[in-house]
Amino acid sequence: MVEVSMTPKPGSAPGAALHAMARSPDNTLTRGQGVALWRQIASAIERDIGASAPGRGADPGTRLPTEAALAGRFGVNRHTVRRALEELEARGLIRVEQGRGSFVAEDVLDYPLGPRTRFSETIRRQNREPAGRMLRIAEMAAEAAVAKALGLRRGRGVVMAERLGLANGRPVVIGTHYFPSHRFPAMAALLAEDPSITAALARCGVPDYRRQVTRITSRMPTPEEAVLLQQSRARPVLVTEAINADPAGTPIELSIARYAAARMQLVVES
Amino acid sequence: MVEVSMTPKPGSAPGAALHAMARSPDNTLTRGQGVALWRQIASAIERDIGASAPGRGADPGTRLPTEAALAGRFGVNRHTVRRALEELEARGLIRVEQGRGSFVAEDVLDYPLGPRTRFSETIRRQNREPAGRMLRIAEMAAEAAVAKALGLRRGRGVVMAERLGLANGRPVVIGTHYFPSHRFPAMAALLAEDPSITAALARCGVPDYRRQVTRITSRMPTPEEAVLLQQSRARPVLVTEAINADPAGTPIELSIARYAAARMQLVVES
DNA sequence: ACAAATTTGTTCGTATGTATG
DNA sequence: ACATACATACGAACAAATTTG
Repeated sequence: MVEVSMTPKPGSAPGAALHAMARSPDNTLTRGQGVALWRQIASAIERDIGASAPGRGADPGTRLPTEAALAGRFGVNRHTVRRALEELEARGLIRVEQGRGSFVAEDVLDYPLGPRTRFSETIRRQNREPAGRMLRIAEMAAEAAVAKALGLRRGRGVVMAERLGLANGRPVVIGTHYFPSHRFPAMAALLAEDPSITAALARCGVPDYRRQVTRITSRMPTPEEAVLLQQSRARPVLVTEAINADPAGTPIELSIARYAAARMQLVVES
Repeated sequence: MVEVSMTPKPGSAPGAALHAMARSPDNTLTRGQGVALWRQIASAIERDIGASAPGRGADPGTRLPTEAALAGRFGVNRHTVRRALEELEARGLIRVEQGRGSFVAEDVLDYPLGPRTRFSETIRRQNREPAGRMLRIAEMAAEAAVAKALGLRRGRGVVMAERLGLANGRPVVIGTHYFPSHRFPAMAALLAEDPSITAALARCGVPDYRRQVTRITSRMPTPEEAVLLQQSRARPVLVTEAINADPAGTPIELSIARYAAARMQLVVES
């Protein structure tokens, strides 16, 4: 078996690849036997990253050796390696980035934008382990935009909670949530105990709520967001702004979520 | 009235601002009368960019003078100008980019993702004039991803049409559409005449169709996309992948659209 | 702000083997 | 046998993007 010797990539940090010392090329390739070299190379790399069921195999984001290194190891021209990588990229197994390298493709999770989508359920349904880490909780006066979304007068108190959502330990979303203080005076304390929004709302007498309208945009992450999401500052975040309402239709929450676009895609069923 | 003397910004080109010659500061500001200088400055700039009804006022994307120039003109410190700009940015009137300057905010159009959303109708409903420019039409063998989406065997023929969508003459979206050739043999010819997809489908015996599922992601634009959308390569595009089906539920079109995230936001009503 | 190093992307040119007519 | 087309493979040089110092 051909060892591709990949190094895990923490976040987007480059992390120097462990280049094996220059040595005689692998002779696992058969030349002139009817199977193109690039096909054999593609198969060898595919075996090494072990792409099969989602969540199995090499860690997504792991960096492959450089094209030059692979060419040396297999004893072929860089073009031949590139042809193999091209194939793997077309099949969605890897992602190639100019100036950075090639990486094992992230397995992209779907986030359905239905009226009753809940983060934890969604992640679990895709066989990942959901987790949440509360970043900060504060009580503050509502800015104009927040007040308008929640139907409050500007300056009324709101509870703001910022939470990092993870799937299998990998950060996928930062959510900022605003609740009207006058209706949920205990919200800050509840969320400090248990980061689950659904649970906190239930304990405040709102066992059910609906997502009313969601606005979707995209922008570059702030430095802080890039760190929290463990992603490159050169890749965008998907931003959703949603209003959740109780069964009576009264807005109870404004949530602004920023998704790592490489790890999460939004899905709308019509 | 304070003249802010802005220069239009073609696309994302930096475009040096027309700096007015240093001269005595405006004396339109009243000091020590209970209204903070930055508020007066913010109001003055707001008047000049004429933010009111959407689509009115200064051209979106127009560049404001540099902070230093504004400070000189108003006879205040740069910090004071920054406080004013901060306020305007928070209110969505301008956009400040580190190292580039400040710009009149684009008026963001909403694109509702309903089952029957049509581009032209959507744009018209927001009081803009829709237009479309066909970029290219080709017939080709379906790649794996396209074939799968349309429920075809790989390699079957598909008609591919790429179209630029504009609102008030400003590009907002690039759409790539795939149709199965065997069902719509005349599609290429029809679209060459009239770029309207809805019209072409109607003439092929499909007067109605529904968007089934939409997947939403985000990424950086290719150089070509940045040129077509007249946006900076440093700003992301929103990408939607949607499957449209006839009333019987048979997939008839795969469409991949890339929106200029600064000019268009997607809206989902639940 | 700038320069250097690293890495992928593109475009030349050349050569070989295989299938086709 | 010959010409042609096509995919494969190698080599060199340069362009473009990213990261690092």
